[in-house]
Amino acid sequence: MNLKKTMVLSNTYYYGNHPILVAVDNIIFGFDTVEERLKVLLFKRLVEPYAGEWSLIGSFVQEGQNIDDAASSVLEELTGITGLYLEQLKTYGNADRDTGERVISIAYYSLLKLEEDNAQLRDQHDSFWFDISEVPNLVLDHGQMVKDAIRKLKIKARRSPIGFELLPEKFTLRQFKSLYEQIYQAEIDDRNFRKKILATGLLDKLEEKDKTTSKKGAFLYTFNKEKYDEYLSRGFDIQFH
Amino acid sequence: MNLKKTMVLSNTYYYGNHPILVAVDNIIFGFDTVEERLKVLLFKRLVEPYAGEWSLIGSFVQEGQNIDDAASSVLEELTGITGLYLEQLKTYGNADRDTGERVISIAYYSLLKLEEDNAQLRDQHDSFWFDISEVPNLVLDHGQMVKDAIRKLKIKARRSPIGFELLPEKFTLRQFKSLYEQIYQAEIDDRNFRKKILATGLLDKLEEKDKTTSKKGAFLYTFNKEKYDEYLSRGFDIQFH
DNA sequence: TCAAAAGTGTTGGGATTACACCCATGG
DNA sequence: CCATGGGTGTAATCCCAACACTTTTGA
Repeated sequence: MNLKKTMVLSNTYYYGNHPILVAVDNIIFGFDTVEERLKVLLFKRLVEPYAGEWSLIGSFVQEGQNIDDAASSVLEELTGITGLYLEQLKTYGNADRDTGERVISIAYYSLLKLEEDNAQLRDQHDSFWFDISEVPNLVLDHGQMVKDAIRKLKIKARRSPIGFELLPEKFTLRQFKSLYEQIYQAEIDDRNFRKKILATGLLDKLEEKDKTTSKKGAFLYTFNKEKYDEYLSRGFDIQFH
Repeated sequence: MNLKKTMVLSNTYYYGNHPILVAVDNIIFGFDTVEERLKVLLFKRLVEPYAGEWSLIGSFVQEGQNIDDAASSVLEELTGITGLYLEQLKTYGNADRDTGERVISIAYYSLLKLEEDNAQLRDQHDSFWFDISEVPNLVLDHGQMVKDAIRKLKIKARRSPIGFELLPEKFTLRQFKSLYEQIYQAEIDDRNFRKKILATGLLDKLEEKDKTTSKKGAFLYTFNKEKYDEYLSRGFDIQFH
């Protein structure tokens, strides 16, 4: 393309260019507090091409629709919950990435708390929560998107107290620690983890205990919303091992 | 103008969706080793809407063109140099972000060495290198793009030995330090900086001295390409104050 | 001879790691 | 009463920040 020529066509600046289908795709992460595993939600694709194969969920960006709204609509329709954590990841736009038509896809990732609604999602949508270490082959470049999202989540977890979005209201330190172990794919020393996390002041200890995993019972904690917001704005840096 | 008319969609999955104009915009950073300032290259917009105002440079993504190639084409035509550092930043897609027509823009940022070709670029393209602390009002959401790019550059500088892309072949430690000071917008202790940077092994000391800024003269350094590549793949983490 | 930038080391404090044993309790 | 997971503290090390003076030389 010749830049100067385009610039001269001042009245027809937009004219003659090639409009393209734009989609959003969503990498949905959830932490299963029972299995203590970080999961990603994948879908059996119902349409050709690639019907029957696993894929991310997405939609086309509609006329007059903000791209962020396109991504959050998908998520809200799926979960029935508004205000979930959602962040843009990256845009994938190789000319041949979709073999059916040219489509540019803006990938987002989102974090949600996995509690009982897990089964409900699955029934409604031919979907399944895969352990992030066991992601199957995905259609198109969705496998790359998931890889990129996991890498971004690692970075994010270090610089932002992200557990809030992935853990239920009340949780044990064991669950919190295994969330970090899942994200970093590494073991963390128990004593050092407790020390560092409690020192941040992010967690409030409750009176209650969870007795599902031990006879002694483990104290439940909850996030201190004020501290959390403070860290979100002031910045945060936590690292293990 | 009815954009839909221009698309012929062969498959029902894609049919009925709304194709959109897609652009790339480029935030071009350069480090001026004489002024010791980090700069961003902006352009006087020649077309309506907003003719005469400052803007980023960009282009529309063409039929069959990869988005990364669209971004690098712009940069190559502008500079005449291939293989410059170029990375995707973020996609901006509010429905009303461009008042002329709906356009989704994928922003990229790039780093280049500012040497003598500076003046040449300016003549050709109504462009000007602005200090990053003195960016004027920009058209559309380009101001936000520049802000986001600067934030990303800060993060990038910490985790990647990025100076390679912004400094000339030979440079003094003073220049290197002021590059970091410009990126972080903070003063850095001279002795600690030297210690830390030299300890990485990234720099090779040359015999030559640069005498333009002092009577004593400052030794010139050059990047050790092997170490640089090693850090790029293995990861890097440097922080000051 | 002096102004202006280049260059150079040490020390104290804080943070991080590594590491092992007692506690509580339900079955 | 014992097996299982919950919970706790300290010492050694490393890394980082703070800090001031000497050198060189052109004008």
